[in-house]
Amino acid sequence: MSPKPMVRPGGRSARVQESVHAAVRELQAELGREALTVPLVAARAGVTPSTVYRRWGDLQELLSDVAVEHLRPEEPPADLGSLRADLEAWAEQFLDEMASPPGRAYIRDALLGDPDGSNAGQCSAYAADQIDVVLARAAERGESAPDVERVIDRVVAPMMYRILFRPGELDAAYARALVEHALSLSKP
Amino acid sequence: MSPKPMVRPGGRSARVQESVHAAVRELQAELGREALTVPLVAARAGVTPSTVYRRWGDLQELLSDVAVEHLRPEEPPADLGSLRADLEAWAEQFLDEMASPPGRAYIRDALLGDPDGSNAGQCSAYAADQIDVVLARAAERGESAPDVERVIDRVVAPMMYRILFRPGELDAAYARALVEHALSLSKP
DNA sequence: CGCCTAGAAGCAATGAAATTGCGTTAAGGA
DNA sequence: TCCTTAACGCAATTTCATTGCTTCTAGGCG
Repeated sequence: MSPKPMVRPGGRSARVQESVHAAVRELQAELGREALTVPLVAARAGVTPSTVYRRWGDLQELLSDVAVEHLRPEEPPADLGSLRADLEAWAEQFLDEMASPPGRAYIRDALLGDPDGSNAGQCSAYAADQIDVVLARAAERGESAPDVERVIDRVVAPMMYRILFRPGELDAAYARALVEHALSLSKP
Repeated sequence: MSPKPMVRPGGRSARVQESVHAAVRELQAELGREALTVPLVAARAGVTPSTVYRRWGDLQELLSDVAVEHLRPEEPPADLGSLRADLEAWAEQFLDEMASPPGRAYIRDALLGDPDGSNAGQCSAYAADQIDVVLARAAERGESAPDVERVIDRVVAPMMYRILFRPGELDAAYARALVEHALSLSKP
């Protein structure tokens, strides 16, 4: 009845995992992402390189894992009283975080060491969950609200496309315009 | 920035560049992207590894350059007689190519080895150029047509977002629906 | 409560790749 | 044609990635 643990959840394994993740975060802050290597991270974490290779395969997968943690939202979106206000605030914050140099770096890392796309999917799921909260709140208020998929197509996707493919001017006004559009015709 | 534009345009340098690019293409086809290394590519190209390192910095930047070449459209979009038909056909083909495993691999490579984002910007410019042709043709016909930026936000960005972050079902019907929406409210 | 088993980490050797100094070649301009 | 200098080749060195084998320990069982 106990599920056989594919990864041992507690004890030394957990300690090693946390230690390695912490080492990555520290070294990223100190030396930058370019300077990271597996032996370096392992030394900082107090483990041997082979442990890292066996558990994560290579440096990129490890960085991808850590990046996804950085990309996880820390709080539910604020409740400002209306769907439009909530969505605008969320979109502005999202754009702000994701378009920043560290945000862009995390997105790239998350996409990079991700053979099966599960980490990228996780990132998308984070955004979808946040939007879900906003939309559910709107529904409770009795506001008519669009579909989550629609908000992703019309708000999240354009922002992310520009972040990734069009390094340049991206401001809160753009985010607000996207939200406006997403809400303007949400009743087909 | 990739050192491509400022290298000596003719003679040996050009020959080396072409030779290295060809080697990457061949080895990608023969062994897959995972198996590529700088010494391997250099050997196939008939140059020394140091040449590759000095010119491209590392393997990812080289792969990024080659990937952008793969992503360049080979023909102008077909003229099917109407804006809607043209855009639908273009979007379907775009989705088809980009969502395929090799297409996804090229997109990833183009994004990854791209410190300043110039290669990613080039990819976006390719799509924008193609859309521009379609829209200009529509204008000549007297059709009312949306803005290029609008088409990118509403057609290209959603497709690309799903390709990158949501590995899963993506079909021509989805592309058509996006085109429909982009055109439905674009007649000011 | 202590044994058993298997998964996880450590150690160490090996092969390959990244990196760099230095000499040589040839592209582009005077 | 000559001259300057970017670009290339060669080779040595350092570092990294990879893997067989050993040791340790978490979790289950008698």
